[in-house]
Amino acid sequence: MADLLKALGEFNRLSLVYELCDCAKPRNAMCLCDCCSVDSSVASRHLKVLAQEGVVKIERKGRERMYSLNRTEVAARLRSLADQIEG
Amino acid sequence: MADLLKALGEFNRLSLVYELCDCAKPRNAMCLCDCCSVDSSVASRHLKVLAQEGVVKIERKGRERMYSLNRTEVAARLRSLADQIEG
DNA sequence: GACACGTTTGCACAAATATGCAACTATTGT
DNA sequence: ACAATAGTTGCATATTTGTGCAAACGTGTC
Repeated sequence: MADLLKALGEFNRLSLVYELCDCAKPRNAMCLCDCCSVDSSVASRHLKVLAQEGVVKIERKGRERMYSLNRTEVAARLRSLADQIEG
Repeated sequence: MADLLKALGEFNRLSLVYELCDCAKPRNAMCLCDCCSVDSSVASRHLKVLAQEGVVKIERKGRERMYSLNRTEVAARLRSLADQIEG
């Protein structure tokens, strides 16, 4: 759980997540690295971290990779923590 | 929001939160630093971070400080994020 | 094949962070 | 007043982490 929170607890990574929140369809990394104005390599690494924690899923589409949120899973894990804290 | 997640996204700090989850009554720092086997200065700093983010509240009691979770507030913020992610 | 485009990786570096020890403050108890 | 207890802060340090650039990689296009 700490790893998930750490993954979400970085400003640019959370920006990527928010950006994906507003996207009905998967986005590629080029499009995403614009939203937090960082180098594409940086976006690539951030997205890798988010993927490792199951926050985003990747779909290969030719030479690009389309990212989308694992909405229900992430939401469920956050609510689980909220429930635990509320006791 | 990123700051809250960052505060929760560190192993020892999350351990402190879990420890406080199980406590019906406020605990002092000495008791808490045992749960993650770190120096009291480290626990002090972690608790300070958690307090700054509103995760815990502090009640001074003589020479000790009693810590307790802001359960409903933290839970609400986490659920708010979950809702936003689920869209 | 040559080139362009999207992405990842290697490298270097700066900044942030977690940690422990020692010294200090503050408060209680004798 | 003195000692003991709880907690914080200063300092030094090791580790992690975010970042950008350049090079490499993979895939589509001409």
